[in-house]
Amino acid sequence: MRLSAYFLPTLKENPAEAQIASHRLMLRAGLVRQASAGIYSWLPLGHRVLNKISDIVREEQNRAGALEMLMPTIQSAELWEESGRYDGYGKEMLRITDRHDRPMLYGPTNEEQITQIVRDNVRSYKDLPLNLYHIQWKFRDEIRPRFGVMRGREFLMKDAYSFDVSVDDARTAYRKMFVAYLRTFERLGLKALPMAADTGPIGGDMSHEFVILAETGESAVYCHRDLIELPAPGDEVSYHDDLTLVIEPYISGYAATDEKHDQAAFEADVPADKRVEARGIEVGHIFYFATKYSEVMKASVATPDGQNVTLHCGSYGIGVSRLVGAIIEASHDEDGIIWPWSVAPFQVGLINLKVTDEGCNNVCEDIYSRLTALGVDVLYDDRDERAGGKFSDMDLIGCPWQAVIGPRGVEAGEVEIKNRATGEKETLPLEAAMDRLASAPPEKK
RNA sequence: CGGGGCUUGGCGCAGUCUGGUAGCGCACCUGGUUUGGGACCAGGGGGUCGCAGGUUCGAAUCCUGCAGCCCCGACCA
Repeated sequence: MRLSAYFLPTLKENPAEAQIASHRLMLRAGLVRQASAGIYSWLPLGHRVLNKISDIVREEQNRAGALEMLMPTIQSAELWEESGRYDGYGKEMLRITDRHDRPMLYGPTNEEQITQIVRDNVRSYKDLPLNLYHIQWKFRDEIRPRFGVMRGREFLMKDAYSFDVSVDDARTAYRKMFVAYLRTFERLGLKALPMAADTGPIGGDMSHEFVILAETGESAVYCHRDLIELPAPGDEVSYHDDLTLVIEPYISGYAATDEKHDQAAFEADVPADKRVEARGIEVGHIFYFATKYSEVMKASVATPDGQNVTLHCGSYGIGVSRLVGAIIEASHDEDGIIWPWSVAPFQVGLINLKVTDEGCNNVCEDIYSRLTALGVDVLYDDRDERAGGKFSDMDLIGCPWQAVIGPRGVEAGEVEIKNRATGEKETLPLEAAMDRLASAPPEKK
């Protein structure tokens, strides 16, 4: 993409309303603009990131056997009256009325809707297991939206719903999502720690929050240091196998958010030098809720012996729009964002220092077209601006690699590349630079 | 929803106490000089001062009401 033809309104100064780093940087780097409290428009650059995250989430859901679909944002109140949540959900639910005075609502979640679909269309145990998901906008009328997209009222979320004939099968579905989540966050460049979460009245060990560590996290978290070092399951993991042992290492050590934290247990379970007390941002939540909705909404299937059994269900959320903020919280410096390679809106920022110089233009065009042909997303700053502004904007936007083309380098047949994360600069012959720019830069220690 | 604060050009702010017809920096446009980390000179465009009433000869400024937004708390992907 040529910057001269792009829409990228960056801000030199910090907007007064933005308090935390990700919010400030998302506004300054031209990712979003606020429409009203907790509601944002996604500008082209931010939209690219949102899509990149969605794509990774989608790929890992599909790999785990979940099926993508799409349910509406607007739901009928009738459905929620059936599950008994219409009155119970409270003011967080945005209630609206259509022209016929029928009560509707902007969905804060989709358990009722998916349960209805499954109830009406799945009759036999032979159709199970089933895990359906969608990536859709939700609305929760938070009392106090804050922190930009991290705590917005409107937010993009991946929510999956599993349906099985037994608790055992539901456990299997749960483990698949557990593994899929580890892999997803790993690919997003995040270290997400599964933490035992409140299971409510159902009990058991079938609820985990996935939390990433960040200084500005909303809640305090406590865990065993070794958990942070655990690598995510690799490509060799098969979702057809029993995943119990695969999951074991992740759930055996101490890990809790402040609401579930037990200081005595923490000190008893974890040696002093292994205790990590940090802050975290919840980016995913998986849980098994048994027959909570299938019971009241009468979702059942016939078993081999002709009986009817109520479905066992789980739901699995990932806060896609929140992740944009969370990733920035986990990866930025005083100059701007530092995108992980996998979600960077553009992986290479190509800076032409002198657009009036034919040599610079030729080298830039060459690099731009060749990298693009290799599938690398390049943002080419071909604006007739001063060098300082270009450097600052590029640091702010946070492309993992920067390639700087100026008359000096062109003369010498060299390109200066900069690793945004480490700040390390290298001057290389053109071909050597090309090789570097086509793959992820070495990470900061 | 309780407590606090804010609302003046695209962004950041001053002016409000003590009423006199709107200003600064950045950004934007034009011309020139510049050009490897947010240049300089000259000229220029852009604001019903959140909205609605009221007081007054006169209101950004005083009074009343309303709205929006931000921060702290309870609540949450």
